Amino acid sequence: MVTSKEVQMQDLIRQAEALCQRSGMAFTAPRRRVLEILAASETPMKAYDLISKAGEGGQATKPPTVYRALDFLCQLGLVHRIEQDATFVACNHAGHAQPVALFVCNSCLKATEVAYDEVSHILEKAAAAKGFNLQRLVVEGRGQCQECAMAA
Amino acid sequence: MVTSKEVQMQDLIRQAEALCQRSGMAFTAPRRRVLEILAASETPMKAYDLISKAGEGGQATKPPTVYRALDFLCQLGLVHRIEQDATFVACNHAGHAQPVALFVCNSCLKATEVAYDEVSHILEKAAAAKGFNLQRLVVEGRGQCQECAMAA
DNA sequence: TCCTAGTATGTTATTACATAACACCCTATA
DNA sequence: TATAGGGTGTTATGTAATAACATACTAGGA
Repeated sequence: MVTSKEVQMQDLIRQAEALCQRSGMAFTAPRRRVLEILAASETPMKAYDLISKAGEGGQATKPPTVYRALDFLCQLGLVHRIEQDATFVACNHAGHAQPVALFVCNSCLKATEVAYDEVSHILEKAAAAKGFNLQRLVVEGRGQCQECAMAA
Repeated sequence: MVTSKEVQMQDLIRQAEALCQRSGMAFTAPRRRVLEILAASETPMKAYDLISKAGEGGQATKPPTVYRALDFLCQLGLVHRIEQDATFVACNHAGHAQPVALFVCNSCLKATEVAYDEVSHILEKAAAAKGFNLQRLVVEGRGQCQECAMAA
């Protein structure tokens, strides 16, 4: 059986290859490995879980290798870092350049991604009203997802 | 000369005392000390800078002491944690319970606080549209503040 | 008065998160 | 064929946060 997770992963990998080729960067083994692990995970992962997972299949994998891959993937928008708890999650809408909000369920820990054009405009205006020129925005939430609400 | 920073600090301390009394909690020495240091700082501070600063006036101050004080002050809304870079800043509008966005200048590192009722409603709706019940929200930005824009 | 529950701090040790610095390897191109 | 740029491997270290346990103060009940 081919799960939807697996399909999503194939998509992400292809997206990544395409993005790299377009921008002249290499989609190397460690970058692929990190993206695969994240894409296969149900929930956002901590860096050190990623590191040990990446090291399972033979060769040892050390922190800098994984952090470098994460930086790279974040810049491409294929992975998001959740600042609240220093975790990393593969992006659902791979390749979007737009900002997204990430809502993490307190029960199952899964992340829900939501685009927020409208919100960013408002915040830009609010910032501008105080003379602040907004360049980067982080929007994150915690709460309860639909599945967990049903289950409760 | 009495600076506005000092006035702000006096205000904050009084707010803190009042809040604690109302809720039956103690505004103890380490809590006061941490709040004073943060209120006196121009910019958000890292926890370990706080720790060494707190330890300057005689007695050694260890991480748990400061982290406990920070947790306490954050819960009261007197201090905010900036998730992006793990720093802490005294709250401008002491005692507000409402959510605020924190915009940090990339040049001078000062934080600007902005209330955002409107935004939180929108995000709650956006979350609700995906069945997500939003309980806590983090909104943070980076960019350039007014002063630094003028100077450039 | 003495006990005990609740709140808070002090201290040691450890766990978790992240990066600096340097050696080495590819590969495109001048 | 030299060399510059991009990338990885490795060691070591820096930085952020908490677990676990001992101790102290205070308020209220027996």
